[in-house]
Amino acid sequence: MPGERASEDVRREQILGAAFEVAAREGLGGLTIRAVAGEAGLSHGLVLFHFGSKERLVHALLGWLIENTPPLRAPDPVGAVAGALDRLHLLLDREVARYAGEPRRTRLFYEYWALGGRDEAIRVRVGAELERYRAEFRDVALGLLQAEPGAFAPETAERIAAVAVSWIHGCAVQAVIDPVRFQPEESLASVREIIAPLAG
Amino acid sequence: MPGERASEDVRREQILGAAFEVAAREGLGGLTIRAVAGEAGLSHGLVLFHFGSKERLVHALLGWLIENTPPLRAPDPVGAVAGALDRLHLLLDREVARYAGEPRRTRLFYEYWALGGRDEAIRVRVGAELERYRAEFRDVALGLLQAEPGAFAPETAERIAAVAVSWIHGCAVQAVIDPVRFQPEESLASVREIIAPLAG
DNA sequence: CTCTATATTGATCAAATGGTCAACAAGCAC
DNA sequence: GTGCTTGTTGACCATTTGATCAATATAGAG
Repeated sequence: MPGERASEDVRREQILGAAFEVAAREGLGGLTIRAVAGEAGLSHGLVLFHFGSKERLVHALLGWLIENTPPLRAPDPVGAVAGALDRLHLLLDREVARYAGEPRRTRLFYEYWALGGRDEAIRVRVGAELERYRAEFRDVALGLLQAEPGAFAPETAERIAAVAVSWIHGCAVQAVIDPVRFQPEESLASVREIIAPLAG
Repeated sequence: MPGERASEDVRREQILGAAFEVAAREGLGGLTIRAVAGEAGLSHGLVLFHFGSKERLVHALLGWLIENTPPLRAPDPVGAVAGALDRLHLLLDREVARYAGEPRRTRLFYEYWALGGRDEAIRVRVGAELERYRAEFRDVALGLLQAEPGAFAPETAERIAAVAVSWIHGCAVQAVIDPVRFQPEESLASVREIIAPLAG
């Protein structure tokens, strides 16, 4: 009765993709072995064969989620955008739009964030990912500021990054649940005005 | 065999308190009728008698959580804190500390936030609560700025509030999961420096 | 071709869960 | 006391879920 075979890597990837689909649709609370198997068109026994237990599947899905998150892409310094300030604004704009534009991924990530309160491994993983994002943003901010030394004092990159990342997360939280009333564009405009005096 | 009786209000409050305890400890996924009943020292049949279904209990707990959230308290204008700027800083500081100091409540609220993705009623409720928080902050910010007309232009209250609330949420998210590496104080110091040029 | 390792299925199990309900007790009106 | 409303309990049911496992088919080594 067994169906078509596949290599371990392919099957794991297929199952993780199905798991993401289920978790994005039903939430982590609705993520069941059988639902994942059904989504992938496989038997539930096979899912357990490849992942051993539900706990390991949940952990693996977090890894998959993090790995499939596109890295921070700084605006091209030699592109049409001229000053460091504009590039920073563009970066903020893109990041908030990315979170708001992928509500399923964003929501799932914060579900893991909440799960981290009761699961040591997940807490470490999510905390590290948030830290990594901060560090990545700091590097980009530093690069932006160094590209135009006059705009900001370089030592403010760390601080600007910390504030910017917090602001991005906050915008994401509000935009995901209430995209109508909360308009990131307006908040970004405010950030523009607030940051503006810092330059020159 | 029935135990001691109690009025409906008392029992509901007792059950909701137990439900919060369970949800804070085990998460919304671990919130079961029996766990709540056990926490309250009652039979699980009684919980269903008072709330009808688990869904209604979950909704009622969200209401309880929101109602038991202390309102935003603006720093006393005639207190020791002098300028509008200092009062704004103090307010930011207190709010972030409040979220970070109550990780269980904060985490549970964001769990509902995630649940809002699949439950219309919860989404509306959480969205409204976020909106209410923004509005409350705007009023406070406006009051602060009007108390010292020279410091800021009054029309920036709305925008400052929007940015501040986003920043607060972002700080909360990071501080709850990683209180060691993420220090809100540093981020607040940055905010101070960034906002400073806006005054006078 | 034979044999072995492995991927796959589905039956099966035990535990947990939401929900229903009959029995029962406490308070109160009369 | 009698009766009635209402709070309370625990047995019971159907469903779901994570997990185990024997049976089986496929692929590859020899």
